[in-house]
Amino acid sequence: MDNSLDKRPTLKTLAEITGLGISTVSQALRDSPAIAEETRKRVKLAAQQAGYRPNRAGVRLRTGKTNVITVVLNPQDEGSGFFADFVFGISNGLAGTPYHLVVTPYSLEDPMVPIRYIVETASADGVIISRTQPNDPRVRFLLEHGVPFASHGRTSMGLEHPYFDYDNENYAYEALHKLSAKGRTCVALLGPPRDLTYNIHTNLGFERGLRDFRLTGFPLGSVDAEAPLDSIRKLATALALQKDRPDGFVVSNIAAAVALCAGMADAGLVLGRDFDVVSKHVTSLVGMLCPDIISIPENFREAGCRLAEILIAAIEGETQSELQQLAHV
Amino acid sequence: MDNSLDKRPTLKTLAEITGLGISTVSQALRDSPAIAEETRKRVKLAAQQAGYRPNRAGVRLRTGKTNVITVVLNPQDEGSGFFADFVFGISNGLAGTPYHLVVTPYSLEDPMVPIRYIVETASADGVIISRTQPNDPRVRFLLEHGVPFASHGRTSMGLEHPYFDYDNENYAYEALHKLSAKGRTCVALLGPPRDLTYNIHTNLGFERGLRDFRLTGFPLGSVDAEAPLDSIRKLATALALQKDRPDGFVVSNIAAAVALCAGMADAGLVLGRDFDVVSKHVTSLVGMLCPDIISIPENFREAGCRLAEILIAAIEGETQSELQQLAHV
DNA sequence: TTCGAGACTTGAAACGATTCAAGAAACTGC
DNA sequence: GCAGTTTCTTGAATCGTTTCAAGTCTCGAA
Repeated sequence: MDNSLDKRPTLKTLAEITGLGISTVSQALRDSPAIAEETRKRVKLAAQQAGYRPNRAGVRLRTGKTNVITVVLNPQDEGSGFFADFVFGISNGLAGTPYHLVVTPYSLEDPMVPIRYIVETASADGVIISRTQPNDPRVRFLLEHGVPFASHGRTSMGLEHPYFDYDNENYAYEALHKLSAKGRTCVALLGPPRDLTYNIHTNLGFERGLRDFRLTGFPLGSVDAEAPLDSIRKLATALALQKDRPDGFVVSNIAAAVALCAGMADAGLVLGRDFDVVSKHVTSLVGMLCPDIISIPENFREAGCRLAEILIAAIEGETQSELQQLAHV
Repeated sequence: MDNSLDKRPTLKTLAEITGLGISTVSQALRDSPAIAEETRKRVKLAAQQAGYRPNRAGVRLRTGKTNVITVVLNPQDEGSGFFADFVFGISNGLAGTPYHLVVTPYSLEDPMVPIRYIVETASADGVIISRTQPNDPRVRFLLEHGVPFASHGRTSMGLEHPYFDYDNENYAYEALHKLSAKGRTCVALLGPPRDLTYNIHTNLGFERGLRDFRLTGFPLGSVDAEAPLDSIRKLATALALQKDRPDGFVVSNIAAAVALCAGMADAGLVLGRDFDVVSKHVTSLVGMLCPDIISIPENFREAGCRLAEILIAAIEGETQSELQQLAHV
């Protein structure tokens, strides 16, 4: 089996090599001021040459520090492009740090299950959550138990916590700006699910845009951009046949935007001529098929990366100053 | 901070509760036959009531067992739908087991870096790799060091190891079958990158299909289905204008298929009338835009799930019997 | 010369689990 | 009644790390 390296070096190994005591070596490696400069150098050199890497289990057992960041999976993210980009981003933000990234499965019954598990077993130094709700029990729980975390999206509970968010208010506003510039007058919002905080922000921006650009809002009822694609498509077709149909759409999700376009096309309407659609995060693939969707980019990869950075800062005791960030649109 | 649970229970806690020794408790929990039946029950009950969960760091330090499965990220997977589904699948396969899933970042310079890291630091009980090559140094290295792993895709090094693979030979063959049934006669393969094993399988199936269905093969040169989408699109347009252009395409990747269709459309050709395209894994989104792409599904989620199961079996010392699986197409 | 104060270094005790040799108790057979 | 098993339980050692109290030196001041 292991032929190249007889055994992984430990502090004891280094102590033998250098002729020092184990605790000296330990402190030297962590730059304790109690250790003489020259000794520190000697130890570090030896560590380097021996290819020493601290045993995570040892550190974790002794200090409780896991060097693990956990990201909690959401069932709704399956299939969406969100998750892959997000994880790549987090992984990027963690590069060069000692943190490992573990992916925790969701629980279909109760989204608190993974959170409780993490807290109870102290299995991570920090947690990243997404799909944040205005009054989010996960946030409350993590705050209560003093477990560092960062959320993708904000809450409105009057509690301060680290987050990174896309400026969805501005997104909706800018979307209307673009539609208005295209001469559209009657606009509809196919926004985020009601239970997520960014639904509120999106609505705010939409309302403000309606006023500022003097547009008519067309209510879509209770559908949201995460509804099944074919239901969105059918809705669009039905809309298209209506007399006072909207001629502009703001959509929070590219898949929904595509379904919407398909539904309108089913009724014979042409994108860019009869109506316009603004969506977020148009991948090159969709851009190829529906080049006329107006897009305002949202970078999930950046979100993941920032969240990782923010979370690490929080773990290391940073004050709240830079721990709340809003992506400018 | 921690108000609800004063302290996490440990073996010592359980020992005090039951009035037994620590080692008795330890063995009882692991069903050692040396412990009396009645004692075992008593200990387990106490453990349950106290909400005992073994401390992972303790176990890991003592036994070397990490209870971690690592999946290695591939830079090429970014943006593709593959990764999200794959991870959801793995996560699913790990549900109910004590294994955690950690995602290891890739290294742009050298794909061996993460592998060596895992082996050197013994940071996982098992590894899942994808994008397997015929002669894959990762496979060799992991085998040499006796680290359990499972690969998504096969190798051709004459070495046995656990894998799960999609039957790409059959895929290409069936694709030609469908094209032939549509009356297509001149077909081209936009297959996987040359360096991946499944390129070989795909080619085999394609060649066999050409013979069996008496089709003419149209060579596409060195482009593959992971080439930049716009280059594929341009290629398609150029092809469309050629006199003896192919009228059927087998594509290994949905994004490439879409780009191909777009390029043909640019030249005025109509999918389903002037040519047909077979692709894998058509999401409902693409199906909505290009309903006429012929699809043969590939389930990445299942792949992840199976790989997790296979890997766990391998870790637990299963013989090679059921550790090599091929998804039937 | 002696004492105290730095300046370094180190042994021992944790952290929570498993394992092994050995102890205690009960039971066997003669 | 006693040696010899068998059955069950347990203390101690160990994994690799950090931390704390205590140790050794050296040096300067009195």
